[in-house]
Amino acid sequence: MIGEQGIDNTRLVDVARAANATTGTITHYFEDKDAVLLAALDHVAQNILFMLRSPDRPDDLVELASLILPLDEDSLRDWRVWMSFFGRAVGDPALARINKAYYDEFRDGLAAIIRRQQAEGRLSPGIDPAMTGDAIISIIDGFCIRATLEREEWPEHRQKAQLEAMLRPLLPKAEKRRSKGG
Amino acid sequence: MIGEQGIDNTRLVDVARAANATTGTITHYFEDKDAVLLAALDHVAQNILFMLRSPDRPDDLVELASLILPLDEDSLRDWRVWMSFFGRAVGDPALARINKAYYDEFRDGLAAIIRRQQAEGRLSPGIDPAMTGDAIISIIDGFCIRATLEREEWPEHRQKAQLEAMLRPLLPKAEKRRSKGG
DNA sequence: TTTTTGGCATAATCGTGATTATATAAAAAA
DNA sequence: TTTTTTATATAATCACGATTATGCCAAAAA
Repeated sequence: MIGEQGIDNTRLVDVARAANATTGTITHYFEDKDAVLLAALDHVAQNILFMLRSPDRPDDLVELASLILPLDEDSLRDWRVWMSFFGRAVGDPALARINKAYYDEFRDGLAAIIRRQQAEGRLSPGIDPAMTGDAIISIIDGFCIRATLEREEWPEHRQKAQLEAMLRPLLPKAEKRRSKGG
Repeated sequence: MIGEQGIDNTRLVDVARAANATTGTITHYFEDKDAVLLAALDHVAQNILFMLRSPDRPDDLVELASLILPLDEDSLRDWRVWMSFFGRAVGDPALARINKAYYDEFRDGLAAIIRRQQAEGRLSPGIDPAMTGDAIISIIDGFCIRATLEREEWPEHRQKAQLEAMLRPLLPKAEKRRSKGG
């Protein structure tokens, strides 16, 4: 429901109804409304982390990133949850800390991937893994927020093209190097 | 106040007190609370647009962009206003449309600058002005949201370095070209 | 000078919706 | 089988804060 209508338009009753339950059930399982939002956020975050760590994720980082784009209703909902959370975190340091914790995980996950690809000679050793990880996150974030608020303007092919244009230049391939001397 | 505490933690009374006035004054001038938020947002947006159009803005786009970074309390507040607005716009198509209108202006402003610099032979003619404008916006946005929520982690030099790393690769200089033939 | 209007304050209203309390049934434990 | 705990529902409370109503004062207009 939060991903559907935003946290402000979502009542606990709405959550309850969507679960074929009543507010009694919700309050039984959740301390308060914030806890519900946190749970939703965690669900979204775990999705992303799972993807980052999945063994059969795409090798190409741009392709990997494109899996997070708000291309269908599901991922659109996910993004709306994040954005609702941003709105709250802005005025609540505790939530901001939680946000940071997730982002640290994202960054570390990406940095690990980058390091591996550098070791395998696929990505240029010239780029800094952590910084590039942060860059990828910022780019995805900024763009997806935009695409989420302007759904109609950003059909799949345009989203992917924009992502490609923004991300590819940050990910130079390793120089091809003849086996010895040169 | 919205930029200080977020829209959720801001009461009309808070706004009134901050203005040395009472809610009566506020409601006299504003239709409702949303109108207050809209006014705050417009203030922030006009700041940015003014900067984009100012004749003595920096030539270098990265430098220009860095003027928007949340480096001091003032611009931090500005970013918190945007983020509060995001949180609302997520569940309110009318607000989302307003957001889009501002973003279109930002993009067009940037595209105009890019086109001029291409004409002057300073930026590569190979990049698409509109697409690059959108890219710049997304990058600034995504990164500033992060920096806003993680204030402590992002001192000035780190913010600038990160922005440079993300933006510079998108803005290749025009090839140097000998005056004739070659 | 008397009206009228605009700016502002104080105070009342009023809906909303989170939270809390209570009741009941089902399941688990004793 | 009794007792306790857990899951769920219904209903009451309760605070909060946006909105609305009212009144006053000053300034502008008549």
